[in-house]
Order: sequence, then C-alpha cells, then structure tokens
Amino acid sequence: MVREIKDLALRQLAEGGPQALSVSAIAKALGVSGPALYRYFAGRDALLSALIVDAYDDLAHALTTAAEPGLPGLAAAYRAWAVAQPHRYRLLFGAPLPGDAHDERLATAAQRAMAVLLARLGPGPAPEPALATQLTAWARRGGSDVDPGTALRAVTVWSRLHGAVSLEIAGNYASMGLEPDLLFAAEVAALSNGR
Amino acid sequence: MVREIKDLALRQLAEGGPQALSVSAIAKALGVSGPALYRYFAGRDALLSALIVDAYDDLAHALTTAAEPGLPGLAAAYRAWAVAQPHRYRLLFGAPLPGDAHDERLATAAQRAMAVLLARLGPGPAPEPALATQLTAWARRGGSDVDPGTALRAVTVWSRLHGAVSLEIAGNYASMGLEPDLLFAAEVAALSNGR
DNA sequence: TGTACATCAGTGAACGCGCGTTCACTGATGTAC
DNA sequence: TGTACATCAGTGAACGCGCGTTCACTGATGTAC
Repeated sequence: MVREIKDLALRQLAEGGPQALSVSAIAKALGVSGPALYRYFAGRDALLSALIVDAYDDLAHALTTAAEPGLPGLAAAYRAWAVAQPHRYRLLFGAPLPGDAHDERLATAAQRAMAVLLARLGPGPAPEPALATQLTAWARRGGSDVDPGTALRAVTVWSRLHGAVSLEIAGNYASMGLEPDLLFAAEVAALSNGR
Repeated sequence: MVREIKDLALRQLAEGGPQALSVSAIAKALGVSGPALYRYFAGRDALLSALIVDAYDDLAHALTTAAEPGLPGLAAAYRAWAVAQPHRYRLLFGAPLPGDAHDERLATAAQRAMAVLLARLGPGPAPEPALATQLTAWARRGGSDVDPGTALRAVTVWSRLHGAVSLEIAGNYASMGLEPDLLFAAEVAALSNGR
C-alpha cells in the first residue's frame, strides 16, 4: 500500500511538479477516500520527505552500480539517473520546498549518496586550510576518512555534474539549440583531464 | 502601477516560491480588488513571463557592469546577483513552470544575458565538429560572431557557475557544513587556471 | 465657459475549482478463550 | 467448534481555505465642440 501511494505520488510529480502532488488526487487514483492515506503518512509533508529519502537512496544505488567505477562511468550514471526522472532529481537539488523541515533523515540520506563519490574518485589539488578543515569534518561525518584533496575533488565533480545536468533537464540547452550529450561529453572530458 | 504589481509579485516569490505568486494576494496587498490587475496583465502567466524577462535583463545588466571585465569579476557578479535574489534566479534556471509557454520573448531575453559572457570571455579549446556547428549557430543567432572555442568556453563557464551557485542557494553546501564562499573561490580559481 | 460625450480604471458578485486535515463512525478481519 | 472481544483499514461529512477568471457595472477623468 505504501508502495502504491508512493508510485502514484511519483507519477503526479512527473506530470505536474511538486505543487501537483495532492493527497486527494492520489487517493482518488487509488480508488480510496482521501483520509484513508492518513493511515500511512502523517500528511503531505511526510509523504514528500519519504519520497526524497527514497530518491537519495536510489541515486546512491545507481552510482554504486555504475558500469565503470571511474569518473566517466560515475558521471554517466549520475546523468542517466537525472535525465530518466528529472522530477525526482529536482526534488533533491531543486528549490527547497515549503514545509521542508530540515529533517535529519534527509541530511543523512544525502550523505549516503555523496559517500559514493567520495569513495570512487581520486585526489585533487589540496584546498586552502579553512576549506580543508570543513571538508575533512564533512567526510568524517559520513564515515569516510579521506584527505581534503579527495573531498574537494568529490564536491567539485558533483558541482560541475549538477551544473550540466540541471541545465539540461531545465531545457536550457535545448532552447539554445545545443545537444546535451555533446556538451556533457565535453565537460566530462575536461573533468577527466583536469581541465 | 505595473511597477508596483511587479514589486509585490517579486516579494511574494521571495517569500513563498513560484506557487505562492497569487493574483488575488497581490491585489489585496495593493489595496485593490482582484480583477483590477487584469487591466495590466492578461493573467497570472503573463505576469510571470514579464518577471522572467525582467530578471534576464537585470542579470545581463549586472554582468555588463561587473567591477572587473575578466572571468573573476564576471563570476563574482553572477554569484552576487543570484545570492541576493535567489527566487529570481530560480525563476530563470529552475524548474520549467506549468503554464510556461515557450515564449519567444523569453528565449531572446536569455540570449541577451548569455551574450555578455560571450563578449567578455576568451577562447577555450576547440569543440568537436558537430558541437562546433551548433555553438556557432547559437552565437550567431545572438548577433555574435565568435569562434566555436569561445562559445564553448562561455557555455562551460556558465554551466560551472550555475552548478556552484544553484547548490549554494538550494542550501546544499550549508547543510554539509561547507562555506559557499570558499568553494566558489576554489571553483573560480580552477576556471581561471584551466583546471 | 459650458455642455455632451468617450474613455477607462476599478468594483463586486459570481462561477467552479481543488486543497489538507479532523472527526466520529462502520464493518470486516483476526484473536483468545 | 463457538462465542466475545479487540484491532484497524477505510468511510463520509464537514471545516475553512484560497485560487484564477468572467461579467456587467459605476463613476471619475479627460476631450471636443
């Protein structure tokens, strides 16, 4: 039942964005009265939070099982996941939603996804001391004991992948007449060669 | 009057996100009945479109008047604009809104903003032929006659700036305990040095 | 200067809609003796 | 095997809310003669 609710919720997200996620509409699609869903979720916000945690875990899984463990494989897996279900990607990295209590469960789910990048990427140039301290603390909180250079590399890679992917799924490249595949390939090449 | 309506609309966006922009609420804040606004805008969607065009033009202006014309100055101006008014930034590069007809006026407004980057940035490595063709066509449509390497450089810089800035305003860095300033500085340094 | 008229910003009522959530409840299923 | 009871998924009505948009209209302002 929880599974069915979530599936319908995701379908609504896919079709109309986060503000289209409606408890009543889900209930109707399920052939059930509105209040029935309150057996399974405390309310709309709780449902949204559950979807976000699921999405982080799913993304982490996709990265973990990437075809190749190196940067190109990770990048391809990251992009493929986002492009296949942009609504879920936006749920994770888009606008902070109203009623988006800063649940701790969300933060640790995010950490789990980032941990994959930390584990798979090599070291980069060493950051300046202040940043190094913060990066080390962040990695350690996620149970990883890497050097600051590696942590910075992970964040940088993530930031650049996010830039390319989010512009792609927002349709910006398309409206410029540019093929996302080609741009993404160029960006991954630059990342691999340290350009 | 149009100015007042837009100002109140922006205030609503700032406080509650795009779905909080309500014709009735603006009217109430203006001390006027709801239908009165239809003298000035065809409807909610038209108002949103106008805000988007304004935002593109404002961003273009901010980039044009950046303190220093080089990449670090442009990057700082881009980030400052976005951080100062994240709701407008999201309006431009966030999720495509429902009722977001692909107005041609939006596309040309976007082009005007990107033209600044095209004009101010130096050349980068040459893209592969297929991408080069698309980039040249895009630049020419915006009235600029640069070589493909420069166009790719502009798009790449934009993509990376967007990655860093959008993660910052979504609060992702903050929830990781990382200072956005330091990360941004590192990314700009990398961009400047061709790393 | 005075009158007749056109323009037009703004009104108030109404339409029809969907929403999240609460509450007391029914009625079927399962359990314990 | 049969009865008494507890559990619990789901119901239907209700509350109170805000929304975008249309319509026929009022009443003030400005204009032309």
